[in-house]
Amino acid sequence: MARARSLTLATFNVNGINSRLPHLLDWLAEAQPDIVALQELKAADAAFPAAAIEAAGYGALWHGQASWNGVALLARDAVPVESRRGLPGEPKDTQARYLEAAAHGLVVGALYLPNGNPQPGPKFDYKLRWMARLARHARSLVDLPHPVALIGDFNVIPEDRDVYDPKAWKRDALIQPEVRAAWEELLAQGWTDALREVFEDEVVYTFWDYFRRHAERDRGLRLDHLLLNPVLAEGLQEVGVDRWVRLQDKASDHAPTWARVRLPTTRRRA
DNA sequence: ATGTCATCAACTTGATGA
Repeated sequence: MARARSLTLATFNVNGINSRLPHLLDWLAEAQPDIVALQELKAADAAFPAAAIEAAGYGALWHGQASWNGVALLARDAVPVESRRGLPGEPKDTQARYLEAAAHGLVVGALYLPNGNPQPGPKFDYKLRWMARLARHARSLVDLPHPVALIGDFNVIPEDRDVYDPKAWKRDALIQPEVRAAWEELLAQGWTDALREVFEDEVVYTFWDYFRRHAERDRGLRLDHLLLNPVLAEGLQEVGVDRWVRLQDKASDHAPTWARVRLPTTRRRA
């Protein structure tokens, strides 16, 4: 009988991988997550600090882009096996926002969903199209017989309790009814929102903007999400937000957000 | 309207995205 394995899945929007490298390395050493999705690398492929990350004990895949966007997947003591780079459905889309790989017995889609501001406008239209593409692809993953997670910066405030002041964000792309409806449709496929599942009615934030000392005052938003397919959600044990990372000097505006899961034991053949 | 921070292009500051 194989022993059940537990592992930690995390997502962290670093807001510039090179300007944030010391913070990232400190956090990796402290938290020791098994699988990490990074967003907003803001670096071309050649500028990704692969050597430093490898020295920290992590194999990495990255999909970089100069100046904007950029996503990566790290696996502790393993090299993730890439299964997809970019979402299907819009061949001319060159923005680096989706990377998918297998590692430690899971398939993980790492995503950086478009912000969509200002709305209305072409950026908001792109966000909605991207969400439709994500839902279509997610549909092909949710019912697989092995564990699958979609994790990253979704740039979606799911409910009013996920923002310190819903009125202040009323006109923002992150909170629009179309965006929330797309989020709900995605969840209705069978995905579990890990943080909400464990925190239940409790308020929890993963992002605090740089204005008005919002981080110190805990005036935040919940934007970084971990969606688990049913096979994986069954093993959900614990979740957390490493807010201490956000409170450091020169921090990213997001904090690392994680879920601890127990992997199902491999089914034996009859 | 404002607030802050990172990046880039083109020069020490401004435009852009978030």
